Amino acid sequence: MKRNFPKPLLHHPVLSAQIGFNLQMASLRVAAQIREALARFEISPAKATALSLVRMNPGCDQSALGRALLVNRASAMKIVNSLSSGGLVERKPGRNLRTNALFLTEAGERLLDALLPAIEQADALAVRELEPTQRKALRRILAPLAKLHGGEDP
Amino acid sequence: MKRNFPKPLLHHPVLSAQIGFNLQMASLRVAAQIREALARFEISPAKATALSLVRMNPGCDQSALGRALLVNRASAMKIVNSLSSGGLVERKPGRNLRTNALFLTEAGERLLDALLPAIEQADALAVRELEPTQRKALRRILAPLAKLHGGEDP
DNA sequence: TATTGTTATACTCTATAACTATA
DNA sequence: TATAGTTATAGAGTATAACAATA
Repeated sequence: MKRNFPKPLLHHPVLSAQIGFNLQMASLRVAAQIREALARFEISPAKATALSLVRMNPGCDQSALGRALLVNRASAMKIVNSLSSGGLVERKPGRNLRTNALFLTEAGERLLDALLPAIEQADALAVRELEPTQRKALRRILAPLAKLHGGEDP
Repeated sequence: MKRNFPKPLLHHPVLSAQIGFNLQMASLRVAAQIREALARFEISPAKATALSLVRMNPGCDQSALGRALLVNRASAMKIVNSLSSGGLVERKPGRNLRTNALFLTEAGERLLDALLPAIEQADALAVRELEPTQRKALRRILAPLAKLHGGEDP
């Protein structure tokens, strides 16, 4: 049986005043919970996000997916390769000869259907300490900071 | 001259409804800005955070630092090794024979003094789109989600 | 000229597991 | 028994740089 003695906590008054620090810490903790919830599906949060993006944007190309995920083309390539070799996403001929169009396979659709409730549950768990009004406020405030952009590679 | 054509943006109505997704995206973008601001000091956000934590908690041990940074002992070790070989942090004998106590060196103090304004500036830049009241609300709401914990390794 | 896909490569970060020493 | 430090190793994730093909 684990005794789990209380461990000393560190002070961080300077960093706590900064939004970036709090965002980072909150994000790390929520991401860890979501990662844990997704573990039994053997998929990472980023790849689950990619699946959802492909479903909502059927026929999108890899570069657009990369921009949405805030990674460059080479990294988007890796993600799509992984999902493709896992039989979850497929590349089809795109709107011109140098782009390809991404779609979920049947298996991808089924996996995403199974995934989304787990993500929602982990999400709700992560913010369970917040009042409903705070959750709404957080969503509203975070939206512009999380907005997709159309600029260069990261 | 770069033409910078508008790139297609992807829809993500499902994920946008989730706080975890928005936290992650917002955090990625803010982290990128802070990383950029710290580039000229040749230090990563995590190491800058570690410096600040050691200053605020002189004599703390590596494991406590690791818990504050949400990484395990081995990772904390690497961070301290890097800061130590850079002459920014030093290990001194701790409160007992199996712990060591961390302190900033003179160089560490000076670097952190130079770093903090850059971090603050990047932080302010990252949230410039928010109203002052929203910034305050965000800080307050994020605080419990970012709270340090005393549990197991990540 | 700019964009897309692709490949190869390297780097950073983190985790796991094992070991030692100490509490 | 549990904790702290250490080491070696492996894996994920991402960036850079180059190239070919296409727009």
